Amino acid sequence: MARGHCCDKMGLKKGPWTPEEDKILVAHVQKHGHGNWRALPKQAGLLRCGKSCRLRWVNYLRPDIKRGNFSREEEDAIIDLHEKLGNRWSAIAARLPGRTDNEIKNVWHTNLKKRLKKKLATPNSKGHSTAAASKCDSGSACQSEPVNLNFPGKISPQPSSSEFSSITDSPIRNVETHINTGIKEEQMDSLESFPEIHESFWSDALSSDNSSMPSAFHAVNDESELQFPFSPADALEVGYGHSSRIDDGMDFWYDVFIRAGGLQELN
DNA sequence: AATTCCAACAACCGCGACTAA
DNA sequence: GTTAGTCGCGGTTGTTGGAAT
Repeated sequence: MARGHCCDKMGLKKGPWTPEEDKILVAHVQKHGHGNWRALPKQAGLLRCGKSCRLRWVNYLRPDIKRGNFSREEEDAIIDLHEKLGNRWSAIAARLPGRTDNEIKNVWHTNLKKRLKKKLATPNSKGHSTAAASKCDSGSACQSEPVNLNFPGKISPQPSSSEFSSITDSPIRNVETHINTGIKEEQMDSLESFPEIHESFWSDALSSDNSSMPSAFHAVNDESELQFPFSPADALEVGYGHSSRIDDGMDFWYDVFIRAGGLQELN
């Protein structure tokens, strides 16, 4: 059947999302859910197509998304799973808690494909293929269980800088962003001591009964009119995701973070 | 200092699957 | 069974910052 793309409608915005749009979308989904993506933008007052809203939510704004670089374990898991599942990114993502198919796909195309190629080119290297195959052959539930990455059910803190091969790969890159927006370097060091966020955090935060919300969420909620389900730590961590490329975004998230009490609250 | 190249990642696009009328 | 609307997935593109020249 012939049909135009949903975004073809005149007046609908395309391209990068602004912090204001994010705020509207998060607030709307938090309040009403996302039963109908098609109708959502109109209800929420967004000049976006439903598809764009869905993508933004699924790939970026969803509260259970894990931010930060991929750990070695995660990368190995992706390689293994890709070998078993092929380019079924959503299936791979389902086995990597907190990671999106889009993110995994990007990592695959930019890093892992090259790494695997290099590995296979090395004569003495034991490829993942053999190891993965033997794991499955041994009868373990390799296809059905989520990969155990040592941080199940919680939003992980940023990995330690030792896990990154270079400054470019490291979250430290993003520290510069925060320096630019006013956070001092020594304060950034304290981010290593992010409090652990329990499994119940997001379900509590998103539930209609706000009285059960963790205090961190109240801190955000009380200090401003924002309706974000973010703790101070996550407000900052989400800020990482925006990166220095979206300066307005950084200012916005920094504002959320400061309103939530800043780094003092984290220690 | 200017230009080019490259890596990273957010977002778009088109298609197939699913579902309700 | 057919049609139209919607969703979700995978491929691809566009933009950006940093490194290299």
